[in-house]
Amino acid sequence: MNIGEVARASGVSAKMIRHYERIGLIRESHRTLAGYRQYDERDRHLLRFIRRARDLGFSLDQIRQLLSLWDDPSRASADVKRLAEAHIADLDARIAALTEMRSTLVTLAHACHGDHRPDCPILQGLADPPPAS
Amino acid sequence: MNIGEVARASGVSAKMIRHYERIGLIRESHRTLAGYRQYDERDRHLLRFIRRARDLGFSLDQIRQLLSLWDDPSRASADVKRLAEAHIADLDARIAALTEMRSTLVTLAHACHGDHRPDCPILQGLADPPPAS
DNA sequence: CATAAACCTTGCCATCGTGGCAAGGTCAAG
DNA sequence: CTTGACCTTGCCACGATGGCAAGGTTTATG
Repeated sequence: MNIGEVARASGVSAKMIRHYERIGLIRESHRTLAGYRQYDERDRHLLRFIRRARDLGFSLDQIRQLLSLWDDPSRASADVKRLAEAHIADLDARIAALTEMRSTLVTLAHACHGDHRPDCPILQGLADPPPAS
Repeated sequence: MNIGEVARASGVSAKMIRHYERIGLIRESHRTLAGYRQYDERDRHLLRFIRRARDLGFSLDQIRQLLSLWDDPSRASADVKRLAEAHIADLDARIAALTEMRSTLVTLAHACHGDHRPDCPILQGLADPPPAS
């Protein structure tokens, strides 16, 4: 399998596959005489694993850890669960931050009549210190 | 006011103030003979505005628009409201994406007994195609 | 006055994950 | 043999921010 084919099959772009190789996330692949990278089913599987983990918001560094756990037949599932739960906590924090932004912004937008008049509580809210944080 | 002072007073780092100046988000400040940037109350006010908008998750490009609306005495509040609501929709999309990630991950983590045994539904869920998306 | 500390200047590099472009080599089909 | 699709490497870009280095300035203190 050339890089383009495995890219299409795994959902990871060729560009990113080369990148993952260079940062040591995946091993260097075999090369044809012409220097073309060659991949097999296991590579495709691995790349799909990475793709799914990315889709779940894991960073490449976290994925590096996941992969080492994946490779380790003696690892306890608790190790993986710990990683997953740390990531859930991270997602929670990000969701909470965005939700708070949203809430503040909704309050400001609600106060704005949104017509042709120039005075606007949104800009005022940004300009003046917020009442209570 | 030197850059450090206005940085402390506005919550925007000196580094970022210089950056904002270079990308044209704020005007170039006056300089002392020695080349030190000088700021006044209006600058402090402007930088605080920017800081608050950043805290609400506006991008620098959106802030650029907000600032031009802020400067424009003839703008309608509807223009600002439109910008704010677009940003709210953006926040909603990001929150939804993170929430979906979280939910998938929670399901996987829930299925994982998290003990010393090596088999782990989390890794399996990452390796195998998800049942239904 | 000399010196040290705290401040300022510019400029380059790093992050994180990804995309784009360019210049060139390769391979398969027509 | 040419064309087009593919591959290679390498460099630059984003967005927003931080860090470091090398040098100039100002202020405070001995």
